[in-house]
Amino acid sequence: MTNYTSLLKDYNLKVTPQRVAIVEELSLNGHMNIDDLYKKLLAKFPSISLATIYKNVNAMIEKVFLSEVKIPNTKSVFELVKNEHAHLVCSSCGSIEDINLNVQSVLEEASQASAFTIDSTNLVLGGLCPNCKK
Amino acid sequence: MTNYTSLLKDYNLKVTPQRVAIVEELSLNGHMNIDDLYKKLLAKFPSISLATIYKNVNAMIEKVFLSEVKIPNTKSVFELVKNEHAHLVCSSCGSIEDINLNVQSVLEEASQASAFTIDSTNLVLGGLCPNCKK
DNA sequence: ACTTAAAGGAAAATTATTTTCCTTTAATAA
DNA sequence: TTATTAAAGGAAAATAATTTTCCTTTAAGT
Repeated sequence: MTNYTSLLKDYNLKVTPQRVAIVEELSLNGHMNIDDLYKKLLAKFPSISLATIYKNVNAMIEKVFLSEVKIPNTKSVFELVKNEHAHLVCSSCGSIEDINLNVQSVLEEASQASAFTIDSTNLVLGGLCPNCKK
Repeated sequence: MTNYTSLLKDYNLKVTPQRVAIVEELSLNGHMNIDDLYKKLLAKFPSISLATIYKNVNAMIEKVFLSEVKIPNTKSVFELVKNEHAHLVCSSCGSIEDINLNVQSVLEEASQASAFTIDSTNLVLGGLCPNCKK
């Protein structure tokens, strides 16, 4: 059982029940968009405001505690920051999974082929999840 | 010199001066967001409406003639559809370049490591362009 | 040239996000 | 503990982004 209170403190974020709930939901569900979060939190805090969700998500992104994942044809989702990883997205049901992949060879190829100095990789793979394949 | 008129016809898009201009600008500039396009087209069509930009971009996406590129921390840009390729994005000046990379090994690794059937790859590499390195 | 379905433009409507302003609360020091 | 205060929450307003409506204009095909 993770202690979200001290986790928030580590990131210099004041600990409020709303924030703890946001972190709980994200660690439970992995990837959520603003609306997912709002709906989940409404259940716990009937008078929570959408602005609170936005303000907190932005504050947590600022502290590099959350990150936004942009996915083709979908609303952005947010996740707790972890080691760099790629995402698998099901084009049928929209489910999202993390996946660790070795992209070293691709980065090397890119460094050779271009004059850019590359320092971040953003990889989203689309396809069908096992469930949607039937 | 490409003939944008027949290109639009190929995609079953009625040929209008506004549409031709959108395609011209995109082939000239590679990647543009809605505002870039609006500003460029305003110069040629002083009374063009933003709604015309949106409607046309959406129509062209529908016909799979344009595609939207989602980039971390930036507004989406649009490009003419071409063979699958990755993008290099400069975190300093925002410039965007296409790059062809062989991602075969990564796709194989992903297929082995997950139960997804993968059919699309979306790769955005961030870093510094040669200019911004000074 | 004539007809018509589709596109353009202006404005309104909708949706998404941020800001404001006042109230409440977490952090902390007495 | 209680008192202080800076920050967070919530409601509503403001702003931004995108889509829709509705009427006029125009491209495409007789």
